[in-house]
Amino acid sequence: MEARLSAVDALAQLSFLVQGILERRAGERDLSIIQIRLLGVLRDRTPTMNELARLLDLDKSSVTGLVDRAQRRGLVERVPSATDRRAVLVSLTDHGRALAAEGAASFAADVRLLLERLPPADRDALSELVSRLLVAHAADHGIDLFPAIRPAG
Amino acid sequence: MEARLSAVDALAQLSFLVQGILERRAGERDLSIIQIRLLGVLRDRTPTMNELARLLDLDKSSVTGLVDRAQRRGLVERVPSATDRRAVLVSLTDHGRALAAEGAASFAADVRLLLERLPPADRDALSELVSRLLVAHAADHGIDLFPAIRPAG
DNA sequence: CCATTTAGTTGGTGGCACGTACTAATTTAG
DNA sequence: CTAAATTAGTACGTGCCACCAACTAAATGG
Repeated sequence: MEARLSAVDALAQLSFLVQGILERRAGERDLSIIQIRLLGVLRDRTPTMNELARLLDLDKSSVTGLVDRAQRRGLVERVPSATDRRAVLVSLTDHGRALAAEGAASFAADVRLLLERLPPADRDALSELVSRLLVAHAADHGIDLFPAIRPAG
Repeated sequence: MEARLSAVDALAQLSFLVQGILERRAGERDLSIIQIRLLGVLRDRTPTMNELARLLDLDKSSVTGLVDRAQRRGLVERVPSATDRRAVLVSLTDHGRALAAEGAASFAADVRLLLERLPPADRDALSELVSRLLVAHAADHGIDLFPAIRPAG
């Protein structure tokens, strides 16, 4: 009855569960996980293709295709860089931004529903612990979790 | 400095982080996430193609291809069912079992490394909370998290 | 027995990711 | 100030993965 998963198993299972929720909600809008990640990253940035590849941890040739498909659907735009004639900036369109917001909202609702299985105090403790873990990890890897709050300087 | 993510953002970020670790470690053995999931599911089951589709939440035609590729690499076997001449049972080969174990071990090592960013007490609290969340969620959905411990009867 | 349902495969389509090879622009060296 | 090296991005070919629709064969049940 009171079976307990190992920490490793628990995190693995949880990640599949959360990804499943994300996938379902994204799928309702005909978006894949990677498209959602793309829109998410672009919410507070207008990176070059190259920076996008780093942010998404993809090969730059993968990003070409990804942005192609998103652009074909009117979710993002390619804008020539003003300072480097080789470079291309990628930015969200209004439609892309709207879709990203919708998806985020319904995903958030699902996750809140999931979290309601825990008493409020536990819920809060969990998110606090995960937050601390992520912040520590990000710091160690020189990643800025909050580009909108504290833009890279 | 002490920025705090929302519970929803925290879980989303964490799931991407954990999936990334899994993907990297699986990739070292030329396995994809779905192949790893396949091997994981087969560790304590020998389901039919159909049951496999339910377990992995895939279309049965997707499972055909998935098992094809795994079989071509000698990771799984197709065994005709003794009781239903239409049905096919899928089981791990020794090679598949070994690969799954290796992958699980190096993934576990990575996750433990990640968790070491938290003090031991927090680490334990986190895994306890996540465990409770998963158990509650599984119970609500009639999913058995522990088929090896308590086989479906 | 014949109609229906079920298990699994096949074939077609599209998304996604990679490596390689390429063009064009920029930077660096001499 | 050019020639070489680097960088940004794309094009193309390959393979994996997922779906749907159509199909065969076996089981089920009137």
